[in-house]
Parts: sequence; C-alpha cells; structure tokens
Amino acid sequence: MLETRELRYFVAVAEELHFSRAAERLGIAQPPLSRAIQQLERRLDVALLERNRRGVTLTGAGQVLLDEARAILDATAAAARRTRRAAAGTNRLTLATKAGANHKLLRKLLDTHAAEPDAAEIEVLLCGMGEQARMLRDGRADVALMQRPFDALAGFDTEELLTEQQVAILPAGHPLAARTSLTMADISNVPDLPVARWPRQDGSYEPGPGPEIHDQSQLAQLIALGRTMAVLCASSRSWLWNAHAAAPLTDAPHVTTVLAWPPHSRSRAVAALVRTATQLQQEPTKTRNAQP
Amino acid sequence: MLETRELRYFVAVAEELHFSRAAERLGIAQPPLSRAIQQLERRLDVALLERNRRGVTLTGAGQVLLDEARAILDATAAAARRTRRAAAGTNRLTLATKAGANHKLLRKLLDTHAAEPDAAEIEVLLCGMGEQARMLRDGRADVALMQRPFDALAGFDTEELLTEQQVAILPAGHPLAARTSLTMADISNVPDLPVARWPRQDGSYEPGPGPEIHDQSQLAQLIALGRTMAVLCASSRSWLWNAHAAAPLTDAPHVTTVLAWPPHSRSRAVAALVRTATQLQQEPTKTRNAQP
DNA sequence: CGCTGTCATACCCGGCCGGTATCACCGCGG
DNA sequence: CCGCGGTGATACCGGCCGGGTATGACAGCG
Repeated sequence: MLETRELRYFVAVAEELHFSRAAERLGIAQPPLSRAIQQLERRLDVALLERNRRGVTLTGAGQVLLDEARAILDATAAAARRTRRAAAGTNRLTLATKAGANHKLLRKLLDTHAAEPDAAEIEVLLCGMGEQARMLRDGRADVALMQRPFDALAGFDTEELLTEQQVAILPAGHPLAARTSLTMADISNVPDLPVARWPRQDGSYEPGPGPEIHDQSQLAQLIALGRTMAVLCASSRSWLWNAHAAAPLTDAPHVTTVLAWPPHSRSRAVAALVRTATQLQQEPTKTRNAQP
Repeated sequence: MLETRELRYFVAVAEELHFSRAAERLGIAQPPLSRAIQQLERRLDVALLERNRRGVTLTGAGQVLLDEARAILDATAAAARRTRRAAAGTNRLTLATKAGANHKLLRKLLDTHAAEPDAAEIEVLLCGMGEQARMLRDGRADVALMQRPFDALAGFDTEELLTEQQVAILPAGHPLAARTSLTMADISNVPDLPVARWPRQDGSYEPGPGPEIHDQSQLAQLIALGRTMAVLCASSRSWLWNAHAAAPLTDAPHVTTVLAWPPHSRSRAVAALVRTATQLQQEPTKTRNAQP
C-alpha cells in the first residue's frame, strides 16, 4: 500500500524535477529522498522518473501517479481538517463563496436555512476566483456556491439554485451603456473598452488587450474608470456603483449558480442545507433574474 | 500529515468496533494497534472512539474520519493500479459495465471508437450490480457505463449517452404479457408475480415478496419459470428469451445510460473515448429507444 | 470471588528513516 | 586534457518507531 510520505515525496520531486530542490522543500536531505523514490519505484515495479544527464523528467506512469497523488494528498489534508472540525462543533458548516457574487441568493439561502429547526451555524468563507474548489477539496469548506460553466465542478455533487442571464457591466458614460440590450458581437473588439480577463483554473491569463482581474473590487474600480468592461451574471447588478451601467447580453450563455459539496459527504448538516437549497430552487420566482 | 497505515488501522477498528478482531484482520497484534490509534487521536487532538466497558463506539468525528479514510484508501489503491497500468500499456483502457446491459450501445461505442485513429485498445470488464462505481474508485477500471437513477454517480464525471423507457419483463404465458403497455400500478402487488428485488448500494435487500436477484442470468431464469417479473430499461429486450415478454411501462421514470470516469482523470485515452461518446450522443436517432 | 474478555501499559528488538560523507558521471571551460 | 561544479546514487551509521510478548486494570458474570 502506498504511504502518504512516499506520495508527498514523489509529488515534490515530480513538481520540482530536481531531487535536491525537492529535498530542501521537504526539509530532508537529498540521499534519503533518492532512496525513498527508488523504493517507491521498486515496490510499484514501475519507472516513474527518467533520470537523464542534467535533470529529471516524468514518465507517462509518473504523470498518472502525480495526478493521483495530488488528489490523495488533498483528500488527506481534508480528512484531518474535517475530522477536527467535526470534533470542535458538530453543528457548524463552512460555506465557501466567491467574494461579492450572489448577494441576494446567499442571503436568502442563509436566512431560510437559519429559520429551520436545528439549523447548523454557517460560517461564510469568502474566497477569490475559483478557489472554492480547492477549499472543498482540502477540507477548509464543507459546501460552496459555484457557477457553471465558470467553475470546475468535476468531482463534486451539486444542486442547481439559480440560472440567470449574463450582463455586460460598462462605465456609465460609455455610448454602449445607453443600449437596452447587447450581443456578444457588440462588445467584442470595442477599441476603447477591452473586455476584462479572468484567471483560468491554473491562475494564468489568456492573452488579450483587457486588464488582468484578480478580484471584484479591482474590477469595479477599473470599469468605473472607463478602462474596461466585464461580462457577469445578472445578479452582479446588486453591487454596481453609480458610475456603472449594465446591459443584458442576449446571446451569452446563461450562468447557473449551484451549491456544491464533496460527493462522499454524509454530514447531517450538509444534507440539511442542501434540502433547504432544494426548496429554494422550487420557488425561484422571487430570485430568478431579480432586478435591483 | 495522516499516514496511510494509520488510516488503514483506523478503518479496521472503526468497522470491527473491536481492537482484537481488527488487529487480527490487519495481521498484527492488538497492543500496537491500540497504540497506533492513540497516537492518531493524540496527533489530531480528537477523540475518535468511545471506549466503554464492553466494546467501542465511534464518535461523530470518528464517523467523519471513517468516511474520509475509506475514500482515501480507495483512492490510494486506485493510484497504484492506475500507475501500474499506465506503465504496462499506455494506450489501453478498461471499461466497466453491467453484465448483460446495453449490448447495442456498448457495441456501437466500441465500434465507433475503434474506427478512430490512434484508438486505445479497450478491455471490457463485466461486473455485477453497481460494482462499476467501486471499480472506478479503486482503479480497476478507467471508465464505466452506468445508469441513472440506479447507480450512484456521485463523485464521477459523466456524459449522457442514451435515455430510454423502462419495460416490464414478464413470463411469456402470463396474462399481463398480452398487454401492449403497463403502468406501475398494474405490476405492483400482482399476487402470483412479485417484482424481483435488486441489491442496494450496500449489498442488502429491501424486504418484499420477490426473489433476491444477484445477476442477470439468474433473473432471466426466474422470469422464464414464471416466478417473478422485473422492471428494466428498454434495451434489455436484446437479451430476452422466447419464454419472456416485454411491455413498456408508461409511467416509470426514464433511465439514462451514462459514461462515467474519475473526475481528475487527465488521461488522453479517456478523453478520446469521451469525445467519441459525445458524438454518438449527438446522433442518437439510431440508438435511442431502439426496438429489437 | 475467580473467570473471562476487553483495552491499556511496559518493555524489548529489529528495521527503516534520515543524516553525513562520498562516489560516479556529465558538461563545461581554461 | 583536466579540474570544477552540479547532478543523482551509494555506503554507512545512529536513533526512532513500529511491532511483538507479557502483563495489568477493569468490568461483567456466574
């Protein structure tokens, strides 16, 4: 059976592609690390690394193990955290959500849930773009609000909460802001107003003229200054400034906000919250496409 | 960081609720096991087990860790198996499917995939009821055909392939077999023909008059003998005997056959098969609700 | 009040994990 | 051609820890 320590060592080497640096990162000396990796390869009877002159490369099998090991190490950290939190307060939940998104929906979910008998106390954890997945995976959160198709939902159970149109957020003074509706064609390649660029899953940005966005307050500022525009779900209207204008995008894909949680979670508290959310979803008229 | 060994030990104790039996199962003596669990509890600073007079019970935190640990151990076994298989043949896939279901769909999927350039060689692994999930989780399979809502799809990525009606499979001579369509009400509580009972996720059976079914051949035999009937998806017609009859159930929920795979799988071969499956799904006229 | 069955404690031993020192090898530059 | 720096592998050693045996503490029970 693979030991956690071996996986940790292997991930370090596979990421650094350098034994000495990996050893330093792990806080051990290089020879024991070499030996540990050799033992791992012997026990699996698989070549994981190609030792060339000048450096190390991953074999195909090594790449597979790297993916698997990362997931296992995340799950292990998650197990420890969840166990500790279960011991601390049995009726507490941590909900991760994008900072600044879905004010109303979140408010409604929390209010409705709090009204239930024996409702778990819910701690809200605000995190940056797409960080919710990591929070769920490593056990810092029990449940998260995420958005399809933006967030990576692979590996989680989900409950759909709200589907809404996307809108373009523009500087109030811009000519396009006068329009009552827009299309993707209208907003692409506007010379003086490039579309803002969000980070991808890995944190990198695709090339383009627009500014690189890290969080919502920065985006709001840049739009207000007339430097960029952004495409967001309709409920983002709730945090608009006076200097902002919003126009629906008729042909942009709809965005679905979902409640997500780790699939093997059998927690009573998560189940209760999901049940609450399901009921919310069945009477969506009050929140769907709500206008400010 | 939690070690695999500790998790293995804890799972054994949590399942047996008995140190000596758990130690025997693990192939070690009882005292080291006691010590290991104590160390685990000390390092987590959490009480996992309640040692009463006469036996052991799990605390809430212990229950949480049990769930997490089982998932981690499965993932660890999966990692080893997948790594070994990646090393053995880089362009091979194992597909798990229910024995006897979806002949045509599977055949079409395999044929279409084999026609692709650089197609991975696909090994088909037939397994019993709901075993596919375990096969995927512990790395014996890379991809599986499963059915919603019967199979537990939590934690997997899926691609829908085929949605079909359910049909009642009856002994050919039975009066109900003459009907061209049936409802759930028609077949529930038929005195001389109780509905067969399938195992649940945990392998147990819910109580009822019908026989307990383990596999499809046994079911076929029992139906042919006039001892039971069963409700299955329409494509099951393809394996019917002369002694069988099938009638569509107008009000039974539809069954969707999906291709499922572990969410973090970044394998080229899985991606290619999924792409093939997506294309199948886009031209569904030939297979959807296919009648024999 | 022993007897039984439970888990915990005490103690010992061997293996392995990690450290230091060193080697083998390669590329490179004088 | 020959050191030199830098790579990972090897050799060896010491301490810790995981595992074993023997035994204890304690509760239930006849």
